[in-house]
Amino acid sequence: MGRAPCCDKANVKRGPWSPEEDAKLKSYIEEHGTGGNWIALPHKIGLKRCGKSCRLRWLNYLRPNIKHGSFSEEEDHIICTLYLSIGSRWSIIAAQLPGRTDNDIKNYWNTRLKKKLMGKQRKDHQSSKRGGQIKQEMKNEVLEDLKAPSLCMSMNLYQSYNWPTTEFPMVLTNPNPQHNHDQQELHVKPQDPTFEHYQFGTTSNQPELFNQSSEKPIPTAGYHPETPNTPYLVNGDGMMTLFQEFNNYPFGMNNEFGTQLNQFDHGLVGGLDNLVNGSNCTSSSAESTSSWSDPLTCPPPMTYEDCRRGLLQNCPPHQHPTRFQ
DNA sequence: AAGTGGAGCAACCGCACCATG
DNA sequence: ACATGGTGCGGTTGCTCCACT
Repeated sequence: MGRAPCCDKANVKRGPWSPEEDAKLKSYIEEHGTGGNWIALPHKIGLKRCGKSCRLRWLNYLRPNIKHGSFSEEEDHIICTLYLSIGSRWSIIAAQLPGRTDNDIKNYWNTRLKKKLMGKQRKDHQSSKRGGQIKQEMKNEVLEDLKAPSLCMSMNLYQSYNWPTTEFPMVLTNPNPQHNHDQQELHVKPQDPTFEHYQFGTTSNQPELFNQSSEKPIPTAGYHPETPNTPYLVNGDGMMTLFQEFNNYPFGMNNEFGTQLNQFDHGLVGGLDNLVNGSNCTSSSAESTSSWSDPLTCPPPMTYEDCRRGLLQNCPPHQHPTRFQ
């Protein structure tokens, strides 16, 4: 049995709000507040609206200090950066943009920014046939973003912190069957001073968020000293995302930009795939089904189990890594 | 001028979470 | 521990406007 509807849909008005309804709702809330009960609010005011509808109207439109109109370049950048790191958590993204609502940002993303990025990808797709210079530039942009305080901070918000205390090896196997002997080993040691760490929270300009995260500062992004072209990210679950350039491999992918994303988490990686590779690794679209050697498509995603198998093959039994939870 | 299609955006829907009894 | 109701959220829908033919 489903739950009871929040209001009698037959007797509530739907659709666009009239100026009179807006004025009623606004003046009542400004004078009395919401009373902590949106459902009861329309009855008190004499509005034939659903409580949820009132809430939405207030939050998205009538509330003071709501910013309408076009988004600035800076706001664009913040939205893109956060979207790449945390995905479609619009309310969280909105919290970083004073005066903007989650609905606004969601619409803006869906109608403008997504297309803007896709347009950029298409240009890249074309230019990659001429050497992929723009892709390299995009990669650099993305990697710069990975260092950005806003990104680090935002990622920190959504992770829990169960970080291993001792060094562990991460062995990555090329999932392409033709090259599955190619492995790259990465030793990860939390707070190893030889790592170039970017710690969550340390550059946050949001005190309350900083406090939330500062109890357990952990390394979250960096570059392995022996593979400086291989930046990595690790989330609070101890899961690693490694951005492994094809040109680290010996099988002729120089001058192509691709990423081997070891994906144990969603959001960030998917976002980067979309941005950098111009297709979605997780989709089954025709664009994304060709072989890994095609620089315009993603490699097959490496699962946690894939990676774990790689680890088990290469670790002494007593050092078998476990999932850090 | 009329028809058509796409873009932009406000609003709705349904689910998940949380507080409370 | 469970049921219930309120709230928050992300995804989707549908309306309006505008450019193009």
